[in-house]
Amino acid sequence: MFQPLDPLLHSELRLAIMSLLISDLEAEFPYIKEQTGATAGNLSVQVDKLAAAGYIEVVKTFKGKRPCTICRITLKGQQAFEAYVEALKSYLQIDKP
Amino acid sequence: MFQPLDPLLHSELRLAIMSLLISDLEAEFPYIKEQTGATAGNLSVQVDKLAAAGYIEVVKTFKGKRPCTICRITLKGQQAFEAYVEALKSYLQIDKP
DNA sequence: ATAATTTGGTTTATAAAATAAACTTATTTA
DNA sequence: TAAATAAGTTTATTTTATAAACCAAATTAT
Repeated sequence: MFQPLDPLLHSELRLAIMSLLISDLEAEFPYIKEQTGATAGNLSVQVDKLAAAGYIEVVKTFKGKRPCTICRITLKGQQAFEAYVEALKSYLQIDKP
Repeated sequence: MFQPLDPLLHSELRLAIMSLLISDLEAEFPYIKEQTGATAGNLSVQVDKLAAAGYIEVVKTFKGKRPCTICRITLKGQQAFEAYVEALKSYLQIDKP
């Protein structure tokens, strides 16, 4: 009847992060922060969780002299996102008469 | 960019309850329990929250000699559910090329 | 030159939520 | 009449989400 929802993705902020990365494949921390409206602290925590699950990878480099944290979605992350969307449809009755 | 998600509906079990009631308009407690696979305790708590928000109304009657709790979705609940689905679409890129 | 501010985060603490375990009351069935 | 089942509720525990506080380096202002 109802498919279980991946608790890692069923979170407003983590879902927003993944949604951005599904489109853009990678993004810098401050950009994600701006697009999601999250606080840096919350974003940092949720990025860590997604990275720990292997849904994204985090690369720390520099942009000139400043630190620059880049988040990139993994194949596993893309698959998890798509599975989550499919599971959600069992709740939403999207495209049904 | 991302529309905020009603925290009352962004919960696996509460969403499942609402999803059932969107289709059927009303349902008995044990039926919802069976369809969602929830424990009675959890279901009781989540039903209370939906009722407190005015998304559903709970009518306690009897079926023969046994108590019978009926949950029915309200107009407010239907509207909230639809708004939630619309908001979710901003995260899911459903029906986009 | 150095003090104040901004950038780019992380760590820690708190508040809220989800969930199940334990309990209650009445009703069947053995 | 004792045991089991039905139908929930209440309470307790564990997770989670979130923000506040913090840190280091770089930039800007005085």
